[in-house]
Amino acid sequence: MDNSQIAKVFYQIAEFLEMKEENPFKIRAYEKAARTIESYSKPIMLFKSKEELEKIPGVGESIAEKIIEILNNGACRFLEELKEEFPPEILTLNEIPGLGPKKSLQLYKELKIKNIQDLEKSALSGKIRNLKGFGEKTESAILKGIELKKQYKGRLSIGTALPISLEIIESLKNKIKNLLISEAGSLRRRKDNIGDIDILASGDNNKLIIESFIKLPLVKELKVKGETKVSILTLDNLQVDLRVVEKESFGAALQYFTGSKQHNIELRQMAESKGFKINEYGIFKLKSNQKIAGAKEEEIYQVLGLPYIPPEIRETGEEIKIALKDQLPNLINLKDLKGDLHFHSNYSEGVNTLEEIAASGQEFGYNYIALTDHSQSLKVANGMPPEKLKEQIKKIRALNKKLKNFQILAGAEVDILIDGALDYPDNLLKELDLVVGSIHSHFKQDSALLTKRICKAMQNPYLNIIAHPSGRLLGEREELNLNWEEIFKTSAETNTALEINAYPQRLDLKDLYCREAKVYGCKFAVSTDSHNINSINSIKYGINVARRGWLEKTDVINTKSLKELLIWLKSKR
DNA sequence: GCCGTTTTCGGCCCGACTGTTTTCAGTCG
Repeated sequence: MDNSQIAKVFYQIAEFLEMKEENPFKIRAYEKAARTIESYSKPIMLFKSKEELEKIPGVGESIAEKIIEILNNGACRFLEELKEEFPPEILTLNEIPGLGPKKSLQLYKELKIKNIQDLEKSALSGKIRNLKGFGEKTESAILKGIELKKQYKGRLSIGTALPISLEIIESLKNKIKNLLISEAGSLRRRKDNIGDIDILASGDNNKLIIESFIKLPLVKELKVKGETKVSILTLDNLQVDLRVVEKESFGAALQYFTGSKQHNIELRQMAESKGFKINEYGIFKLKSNQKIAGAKEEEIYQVLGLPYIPPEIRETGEEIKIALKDQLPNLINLKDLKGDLHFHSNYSEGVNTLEEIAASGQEFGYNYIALTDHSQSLKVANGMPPEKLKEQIKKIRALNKKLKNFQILAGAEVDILIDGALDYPDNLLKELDLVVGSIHSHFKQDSALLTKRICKAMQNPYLNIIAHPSGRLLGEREELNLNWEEIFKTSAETNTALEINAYPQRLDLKDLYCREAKVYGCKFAVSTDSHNINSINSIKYGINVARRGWLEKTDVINTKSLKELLIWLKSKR
């Protein structure tokens, strides 16, 4: 039972209570608890008692009891009772843009609509337009929403969203002089998956910005158009929202639209207690309504007496309390990295030669790249038998003699076999500079066996890094069912680093686990797992994860100089 | 339902846009 599953129970409770027109603050309390749990820095299932749970902000007696119940029984009675009052599928109606709890309930009461299929039927036969508060436009918006939902299940990965937003920002910059523009929302916070793309802009002529935006070639359809806000659908049916504000409000608006929701709520509450009011136009004195700042985002935090809080850690509001104590981490930056520790060549399933990889590493500004081709068992990826690995090591050593200020490290991505043994014998591993271990088979083992398997591998004195530890593939494969407490303990004890795999579909270890693992004293390696030198750039997605996981330069081993790194790698042997 | 350097009771962030209205509710972020 992970945090998002627990959070989902409370989101659903909130939605049902909204239909019942319960006290709105009670509804918000459930939503708040759900949001906090969803992005909590620790797996909730590790909490043992009600008292411990009540220390989570937004979780009081009642919700703590329900969490215990969920952890013990896998379900919550209160939610089950609500599901008996309404058909449970009715919540899926709320997923259609424009439909919220009120309208969904009305559709159920007046037209017996219980699910998306019923909804589509009624809309097609023109029954919906006659309901009070609905009309023709609402009806056709519903049909459009259903079509889009059929096409797009789930959210958008950051690997898809970021390039699109950069493209939009660049083309607007080229068209308009003196333009202030930035991505906002969860994209700016660099979440691994996002709902839609938010962009904020400001310039000398705001009308022109909106007109230029809706004329961009990637725009398929205009959804909403006001004086300060437009929403479009791209040719790929992704929603992009543009907000336009005056220059003197750009910072306040950027703060506001970056969120998270919870971060903003708590920031505003804090502002009020200090006699200020914040909105997207600036920060004001509560009494006189006099504007104090708003052009720069930093000013908002400054006025409140806070250090600047980086967007990547603006999540639960906890960061505000830590900022107040001046205990924010000094987050790692891309430029801190000295090399990449997971890279494939044409010896296994990569496409490039050693020389090409060395050249692109140097060009990128690295001091080293570790070559880590697959081991013998992984036949699908052209895993190397020992002889071939030995040949590769020789070739690497020879190549290094010709290189200046840059080295290729001889490594391997070795399969962790079903019993936790490694896929090469120790006397071969000994020849390598670095060994990455990973699981590519038997994912379905039970939790205890899988955990033991990885922990046993970490005991091997030659294994330095566990690659993509959770094995998840976003939108495709769930993460492995592991006892993370054990994994983190063993990783710290054995000096085995955990990889943050930067491949946008993996982003594994994920942000929450990074933060938790750091508490145990684990070290990390941020690597691309590149199969092609063109993806050397995707390291930035790994840095995003590390920053969201509150990691600092010293937590990550590939910020070390080559010399320091080699010492660290050998220290385990 | 949660929470407290004003409070154990009485508050709880704030504004834009749309569609269907005739002054505003619902939805969204």
